[in-house]
Amino acid sequence: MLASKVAILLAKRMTINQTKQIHAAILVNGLLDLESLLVQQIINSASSYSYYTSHYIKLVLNHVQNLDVFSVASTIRFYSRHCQFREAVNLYGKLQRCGLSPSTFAVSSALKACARILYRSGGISIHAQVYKYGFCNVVYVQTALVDFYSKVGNMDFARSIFNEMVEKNIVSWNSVLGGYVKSGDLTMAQSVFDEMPEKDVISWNSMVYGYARMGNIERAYALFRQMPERSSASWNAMISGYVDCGKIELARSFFEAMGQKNNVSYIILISAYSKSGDVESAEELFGKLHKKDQLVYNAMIACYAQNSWAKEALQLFNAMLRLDLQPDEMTLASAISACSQLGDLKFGSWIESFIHETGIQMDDFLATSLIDLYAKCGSIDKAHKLFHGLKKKDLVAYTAMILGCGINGRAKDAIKLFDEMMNAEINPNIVTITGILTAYSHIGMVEEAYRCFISLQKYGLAPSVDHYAIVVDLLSRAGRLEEAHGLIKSMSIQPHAGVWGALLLGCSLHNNLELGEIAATRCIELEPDSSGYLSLLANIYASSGRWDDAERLRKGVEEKGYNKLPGCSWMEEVKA
DNA sequence: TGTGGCGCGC
Repeated sequence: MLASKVAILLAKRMTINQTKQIHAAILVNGLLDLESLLVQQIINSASSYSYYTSHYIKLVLNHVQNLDVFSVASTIRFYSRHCQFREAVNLYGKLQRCGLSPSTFAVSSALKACARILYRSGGISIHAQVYKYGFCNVVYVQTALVDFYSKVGNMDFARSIFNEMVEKNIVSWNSVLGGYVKSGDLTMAQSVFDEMPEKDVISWNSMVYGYARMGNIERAYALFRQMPERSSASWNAMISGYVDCGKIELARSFFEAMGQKNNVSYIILISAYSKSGDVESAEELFGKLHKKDQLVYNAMIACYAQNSWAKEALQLFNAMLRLDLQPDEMTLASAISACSQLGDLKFGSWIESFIHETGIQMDDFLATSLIDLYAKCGSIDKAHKLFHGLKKKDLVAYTAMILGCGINGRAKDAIKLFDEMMNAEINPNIVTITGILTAYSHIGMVEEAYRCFISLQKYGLAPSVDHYAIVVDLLSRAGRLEEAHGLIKSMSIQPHAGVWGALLLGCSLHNNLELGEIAATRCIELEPDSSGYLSLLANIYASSGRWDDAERLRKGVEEKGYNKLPGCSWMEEVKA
């Protein structure tokens, strides 16, 4: 009775709720052989991927007592199609743990997922199983392997599997071609392209993309014009090519000229505008796009976060959650960066618990954004713990940690990390230097800071105005006012008020009237609206007994209105 | 074919 009812329902497209009820009935009545049908029905009825569907699929799979290869394989493909590659790989692992033999279908889907997330060891172990189960001569599996090794950059393996294939299809040809393009070997790519028995739009796109990416935009454009047919990807290859060689205006012209723009076209331009600091243009494009997917949101949230529009980043992140769009590691890395910029530990911690709840993979990017958040909000121990858990400590991770130690007064730890980084042969960048200078500054290690500053050129770095400001601040506080003044005079770039302000502060601390007057004059020239500099100079006059001058300046301050903002902290209170 | 983490202290 129930079985026939289920069969009727299964023939139709069901809502998730109907599916839930049927599953309950199946379990109550012990009709386990219907479960497999049900799982496939869920997959078919879930037309889109949302937090809700993914959650429900997991729930059903966990309760399925009679798991079969068919259901699992179609679920793996479902995940792959909706870009949930980690889920796909995890499910393949589960299939094995259940003692089931994979099908060729499951193997090729899982390999595709490994290729997309560059999960090297996962793909290699699936390769081993290909031998074990005797799938070596299955074209789909061989092609998936060629694609996997091409995508992870192992062209020797990709080529040898490709050469062994008795029967090659156009996908296998395109996979090796794409691999050579990706590794930048345009000579090999061109020879594969010339050798191909037939070419499709994907083959042409790879070549256009390859030449564009290598900066040979003329050759890319020549091929683009020669193409027998063009897809959106052909246009996008040209757009990203122009972006890569810094010709954003030309990229925009191609974008405007293309007929059917897709989300990728928008993402390429949004991230290009983001990198050039043009948030308004990125916003304008984002607003024009009607059907926005997760990745478009990621690009726009990242754009806000990278350009210090932290509030806007979090607003958009919230909007994304309200629309039931699943955030991934990339979304969260940007959102946490925005929290860190605002000192919003509360929301940042909420995101961290969200990561643990939803089982999102904590990768090094995400961990680094959390390190930065915790370090800035005073939880340096938490930051340390995350830092030690990183799979690979890179420049950005070291820099975040060095800065964190620096602002928390742990200068010695910062210096230790800096040495460790140098030993690992990771070259510092401008940001790292800011961090280490801040650390030195906090414990008044003037000589070391100065030496570090002087040795900037060793790393091929040019000191920024801000670096000068830190060093001038350091020298001035230590009373080395003449040296500080000399350093400013030697600058090849224009000092800003922050640089002269640092000297002025030092002069006020050490009662140096002569240099104080020079510094104050410069500050007032550069920032006439700020009254703080006048107050500092007034203090110097007062300390030198020049009461009339001090009084004159104080009156000036009163007339201007007191612009100095009261001191405040961006940090949320941290409960001990 | 696309998206992510690090910038003094006033």
